[in-house]
Amino acid sequence: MLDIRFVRSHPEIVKADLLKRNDPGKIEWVDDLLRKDARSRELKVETDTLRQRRNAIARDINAAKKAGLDVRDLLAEAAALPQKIRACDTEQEEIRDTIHNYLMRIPNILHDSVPAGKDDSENVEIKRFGTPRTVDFELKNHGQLAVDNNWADFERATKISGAGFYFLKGSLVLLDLALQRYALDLLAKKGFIPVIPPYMINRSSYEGVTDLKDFENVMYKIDGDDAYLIATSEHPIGAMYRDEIFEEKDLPLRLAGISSCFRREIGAHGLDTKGLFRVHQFTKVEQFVFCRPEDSWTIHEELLANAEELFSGLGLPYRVVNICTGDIGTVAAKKYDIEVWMPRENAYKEVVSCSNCTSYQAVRLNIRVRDKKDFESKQHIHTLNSTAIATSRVIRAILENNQQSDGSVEVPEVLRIYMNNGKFL
RNA sequence: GCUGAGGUAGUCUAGCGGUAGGGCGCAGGCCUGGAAAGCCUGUGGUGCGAAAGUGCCUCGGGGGUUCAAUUCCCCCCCUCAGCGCCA
Repeated sequence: MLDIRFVRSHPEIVKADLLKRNDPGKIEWVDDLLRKDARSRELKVETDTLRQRRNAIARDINAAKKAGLDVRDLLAEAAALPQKIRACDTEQEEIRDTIHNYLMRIPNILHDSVPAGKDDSENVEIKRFGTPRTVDFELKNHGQLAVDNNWADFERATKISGAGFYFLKGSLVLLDLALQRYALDLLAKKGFIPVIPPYMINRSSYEGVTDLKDFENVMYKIDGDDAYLIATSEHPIGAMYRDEIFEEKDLPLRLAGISSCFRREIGAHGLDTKGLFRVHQFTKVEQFVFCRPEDSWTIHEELLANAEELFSGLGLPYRVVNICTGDIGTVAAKKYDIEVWMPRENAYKEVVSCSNCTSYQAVRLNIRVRDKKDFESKQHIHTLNSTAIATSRVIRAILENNQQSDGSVEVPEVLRIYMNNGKFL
């Protein structure tokens, strides 16, 4: 969420941003928020004055009693105060709830370079890498190929778990693990510390790191417990330093999260998304960075470059798009996607999402950095996250792009050291 | 799951109806040729104020009793130890 102090001092920036997002309905929220904020502070003065009086009387009563004086008048005055204070507190509580609700729903301030657009069709391509190869045979869809080679079993997974699940078997298990090691090893060279997080976190941690409407659409809740299955390691890692203050020397902190990811993925399914592309459970290596505010835009480009290095290393054709206002969501200030070439669909499909969340997550999570020169001064840090490799989607890309006419699949060279040097699956 | 012990500011610890004290760490200052030691100040959140200042909140969370609760009562959460169960 935005810092109330920022909204207070720069309402025009918040409103201009909402206009850019074509979300004028929320502009009225900003005005109401400012009114409620002013009333809240006014009310705090009233309440504090009452409390001050109550505290003074309590002290006076104590002193008078010790001196053996009559305290009846003081007791009478004191008796009336709690009720007045409670009335102020009740109003204050309502106002703060309203303020909090607005702040939780007003989106992050976008970077100037975010293009305006109504939906994902207006994302702006900024780069292409590689050339899709042409083949003189019919490509099998990746799910069929996996089944035919005994690399996956979708039917039995559906039988025991439902649609969107899979058994991975044989060579694809090795390929999945190889992709994980490939990503972790490359990121380790760039200074990232590998992290395996908890796969379940509680609601209040979740509220700090995600868009609230994702709760209904994406998250699995564990019945009877305050626990949600993580949709990505970004979430537990973001929440990891909740309510903490970093020293400047400890930033930037680069973490490579690795975890299973669980998503309800309510929506359309088709032949090419059926197998491993759109699933309820997959493994992902994620880049996550906590940094000083002044460093985040440089690091955003760094995360994109790391992700690109992974995909160019695999030899997969891809393009990079700058996500437009209509598709970016509430948390990121700027987001790049990498879309990899999927020959069967003759299209680039999303495999990486790389976001600078600036201070939006850090404000909710209350994560700050102490200024080295001014010990008293603390400001919210910035957080960034980017996919490194989501294995299931990359497996699909490899099964399509590296498929041979005999149904075998060439293993990208960079992965072979992790797969007993095998050249083909 | 059971039993017991705990939860006090960054951390450790005292207080157990009347302004939450001390140690360590960290930051700043004094001292010094420079440092160490020593001494002083500060250390969470928030409001008012141009500032100097000044007030309120904070003892795991929520209720209750009281003029006044860290302290007494009720409910809940979490941590640790032992036992039980378990891959």
